[in-house]
Amino acid sequence: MTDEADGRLERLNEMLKRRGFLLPAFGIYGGAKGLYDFGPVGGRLRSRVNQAWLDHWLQLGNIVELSCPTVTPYEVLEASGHVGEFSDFMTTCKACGEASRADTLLEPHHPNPDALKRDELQTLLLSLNPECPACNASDWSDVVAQNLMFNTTIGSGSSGRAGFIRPETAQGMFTSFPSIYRHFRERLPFGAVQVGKGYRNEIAPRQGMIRLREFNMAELEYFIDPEAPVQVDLSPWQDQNITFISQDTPEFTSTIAKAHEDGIIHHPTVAQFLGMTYDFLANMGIMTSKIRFRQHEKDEMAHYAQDCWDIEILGSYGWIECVGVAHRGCYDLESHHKATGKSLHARREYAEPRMTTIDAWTINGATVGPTFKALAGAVKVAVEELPKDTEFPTQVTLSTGDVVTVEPQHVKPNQMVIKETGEWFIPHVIEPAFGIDRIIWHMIDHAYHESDKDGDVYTTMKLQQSVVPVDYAVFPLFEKDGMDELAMELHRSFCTTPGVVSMYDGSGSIGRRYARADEIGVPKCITIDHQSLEDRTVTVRNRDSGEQTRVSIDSLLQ
RNA sequence: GCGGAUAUGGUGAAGUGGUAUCAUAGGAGGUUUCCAACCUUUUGUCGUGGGUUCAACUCCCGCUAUCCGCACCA
Repeated sequence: MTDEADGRLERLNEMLKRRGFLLPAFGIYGGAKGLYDFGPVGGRLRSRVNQAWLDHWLQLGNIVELSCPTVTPYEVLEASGHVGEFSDFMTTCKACGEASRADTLLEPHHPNPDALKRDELQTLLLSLNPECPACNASDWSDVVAQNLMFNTTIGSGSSGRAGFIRPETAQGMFTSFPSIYRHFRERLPFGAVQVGKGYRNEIAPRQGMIRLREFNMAELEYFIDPEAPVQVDLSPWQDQNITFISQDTPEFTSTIAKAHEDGIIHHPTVAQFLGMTYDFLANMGIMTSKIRFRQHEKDEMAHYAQDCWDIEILGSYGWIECVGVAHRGCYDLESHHKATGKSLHARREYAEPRMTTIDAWTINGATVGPTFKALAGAVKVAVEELPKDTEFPTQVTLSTGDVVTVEPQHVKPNQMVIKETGEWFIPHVIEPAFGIDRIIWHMIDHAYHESDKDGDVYTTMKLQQSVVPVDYAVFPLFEKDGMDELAMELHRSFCTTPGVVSMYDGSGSIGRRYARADEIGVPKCITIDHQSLEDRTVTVRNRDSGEQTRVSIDSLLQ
């Protein structure tokens, strides 16, 4: 990689630490693997990206924002599949102490050990007793689940309840479905967004911000009726050429609208969300030529997904997955429904009520009950399946296997018309999930600009104006004669304007101050000089062009 | 997790069995200072725990962290 060859990545990382964008967390204790601080500059950048993300998706008009706990009961993540899917089953060689994955050890002896449960792995391990790859002994400890989620106990002592710190924000939104459904007056489609932290106890966090143990994520869960016709306007994305990698085709170029027409992107809403993701990334200053869409292979898909796309961004670490758009089907709501018995259904009204006419037999409870006792329920089911022309007495075989004789006094005609106006179903979910840290990394990576200045490297952070950590830097040319007071007055005025961040800097030569401001991407530097004291005009210097214009202070504050 | 390398002011580096040097950055002051100028002055460092030693930043071991491969993971 050329980045590494010329040291750009190294210089970038140094600058991020020095200027307070990103730094290893708890540094005075030696740091902690996979944990990062957004520093004095990065903190503001992060919150602006989060806000921009929320604003972007709230535009859909049928989205609510949620904030769910990070501490999550065990059962929730068991139902979601995370307890099973996020675990590796480990066993230790009693001879040499080497830990191995049980499924890996059994691979030569079983077609698909990855799919086995813990008990099955344990049994197989005992019976097959494979050799330790390290020392060739065959003496294994019990199989234990090593989970990628952080364990915790909710409550203390014996009354404590097992839990995890969430590995994603999604589950809280699924378990909140009834409340969201009510909020939207029971009309699909609608969605919930959440920006928050997720936690995964990664075995080997690497590559700076790319794989973290605590990370910022932003997810939208969009609930749809799988049978309702979808009207999506993909025309905004009919011109941008994008690189695709799909299941069957190697890399090719197309547009989102075309890829949907061609059946590569299956669901129109998935296509729409891919388009909106593309727009968001572009708004954040990600170079669109460094974005590509990759469809998951079928065997690569996570346990919940039906169709899944990665949006990858090219940066100093190569192509990195930064966003996933997954069609999760009904997997999540159905899992939680099964685990709790609570209704997570939505109702679909028929265009016309459906009438079902029943003209057959049913039981006479007053006689069937005393006669058949415990079998009465099964008798009812059997009798109602009999054709209308059945003559009694007759013999029927029950679902229990018993054969009973049904007498005329046990039955009566059953004639009724059932009117159904609609049906209940489990909504499907389409989920765009954003790794905010990875996106911020690439925003920084793409914005980081080096130029040559008298043989030295000059750094400019060309971040998008909408997300810059500092909007204005205010410099008095000299900190005397009242220039410092006027500068401070302007700085304070900026700071009292909602949403505006200003930085006062009176230290060092003016050129040095410009350089410091450029390095953290301040778009406008304002200098107060002698003339400012006369006529309240100041110099505004543009970050990217270096151009200076003279304007009045009052026009800046409007 | 395995293998290899590394850990010295905020940042980047040099160096030694007798408590350390340089650049840069930061603070104060000066300079009519508009693109990292200059002058004076000042602040601040041997990741962590243990061992060997009269003495350890230096040698040895553990831990933690970082980087590079592999593995894992999305």
